[in-house]
Amino acid sequence: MFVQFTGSAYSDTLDRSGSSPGAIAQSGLIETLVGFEAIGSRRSFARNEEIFAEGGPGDCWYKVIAGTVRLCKLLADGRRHIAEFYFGGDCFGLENMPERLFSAEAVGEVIVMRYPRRATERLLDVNPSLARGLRDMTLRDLANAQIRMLMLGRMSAPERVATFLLDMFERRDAERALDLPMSRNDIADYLGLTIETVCRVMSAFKRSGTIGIPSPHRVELRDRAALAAIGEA
Amino acid sequence: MFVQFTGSAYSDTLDRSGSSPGAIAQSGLIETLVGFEAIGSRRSFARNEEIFAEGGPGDCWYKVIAGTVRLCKLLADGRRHIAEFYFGGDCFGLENMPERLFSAEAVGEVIVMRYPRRATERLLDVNPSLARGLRDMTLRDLANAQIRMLMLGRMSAPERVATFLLDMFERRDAERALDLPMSRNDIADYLGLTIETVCRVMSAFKRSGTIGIPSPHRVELRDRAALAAIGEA
DNA sequence: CGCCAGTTTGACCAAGATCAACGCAAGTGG
DNA sequence: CCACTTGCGTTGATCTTGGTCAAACTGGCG
Repeated sequence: MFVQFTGSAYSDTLDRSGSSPGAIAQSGLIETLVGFEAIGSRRSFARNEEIFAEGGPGDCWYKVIAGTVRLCKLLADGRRHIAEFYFGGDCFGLENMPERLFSAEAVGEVIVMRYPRRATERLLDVNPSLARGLRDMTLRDLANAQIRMLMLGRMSAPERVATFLLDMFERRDAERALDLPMSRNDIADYLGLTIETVCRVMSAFKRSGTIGIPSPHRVELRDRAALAAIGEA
Repeated sequence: MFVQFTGSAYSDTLDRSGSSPGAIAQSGLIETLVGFEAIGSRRSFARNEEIFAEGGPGDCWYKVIAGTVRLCKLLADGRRHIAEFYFGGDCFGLENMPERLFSAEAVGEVIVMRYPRRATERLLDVNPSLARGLRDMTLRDLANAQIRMLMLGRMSAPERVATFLLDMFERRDAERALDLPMSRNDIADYLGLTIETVCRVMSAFKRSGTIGIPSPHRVELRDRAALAAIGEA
């Protein structure tokens, strides 16, 4: 499943025949959000700092300016799940209105814009095209979530990791080499695997020449076709 | 024949106070959609009939009048994933604009209203409160999808089944006894399990007195607290 | 009555989790 | 500058959950 990245130049080293299901929602359409500039305020967060907490009021939403954000939930017994990562340009935090179901945390240093919901509503009521832009973004988020459910429910560990890597290459707009801002633990919690399994699968990919791993947070794409073949299940 | 038929619109007599994570997105807010009545057309489908196909044009959306719909995707090797079930009052098919990522099928006999997207857009541009209603519905869908990802990524088989049953009781607005319109296979593909595992877990619940299963499509809730304890993980 | 589709149960197997070391680079304090 | 710690990442050895394969059961219907 490969994700189409609407937002930028990089159009096509890749076959994006419409059959590719997973559009990443958060990106793209950023232009339409320019109308919000006036009501936002800039904030920055340190590594692992909480941007908003589970159960807190959902009275604003965010756009990532720089850095990486994870949306996650901790279960009582310590199991953790990461619902999504957000990179520069992505919007997050508009998913649940009354009370937050997930918390958002800074993976590394992060800068975001913060938009109050109240003012947003006013803008939307007055400006239907802005409303449409935001709605389309949410719909894409939803489509993406459904693709991820497919992955979590039906794909094997190598399929998940391959899909994840390709998705990251595309979303980060990387051609040959990519750096993964998140830890192996974050990846595991995103893919519904353990950290050991993620390591083992990545080592296996490396051994087979599909990817290179010069350092833990750096991945080189050596054989895209092979990775795609594994990932598309 | 034999297929049960969810009968009429029991809409939302239920308090969906947002805090309950199982609350289904699609329901509720139906009232706000009354503005669409004029542009919709009624359709009915037989058991297992396709309502729309994966890859087809996403030029309309639907509301379930009666029966149950499954939104699903078939992988090349035969694995299947069900993204969501929709019951009376739920809306579906607005998730992806350009091309459908999933197909929708009738679980039993189904009656739906079908709304063309074009006309919908016009209505929304003119009527911000309608737009807001639709958007909130989508946002709730999204929140629900994130909860389901958590389930698929991090919960054990008994936890999934328990969560599923409680969710069904809530969505179908059932107190003590529930009838499950979908097959064990559908449930398995919804929960990311095999049919055998679903059977075994349900049998175990039955043996422990948590639920009763007078017939395969009928479930009685005997010990809600026990089920909730298993399900909340 | 016997077939058929769906369900249930059992025996076995394998993917991935768990448990346990070990490696390694970046601090930190003597 | 060098022990020592600390936080990740990697690898290996087992164990468990849930998948696979196979067979029996059920109710509806020709």
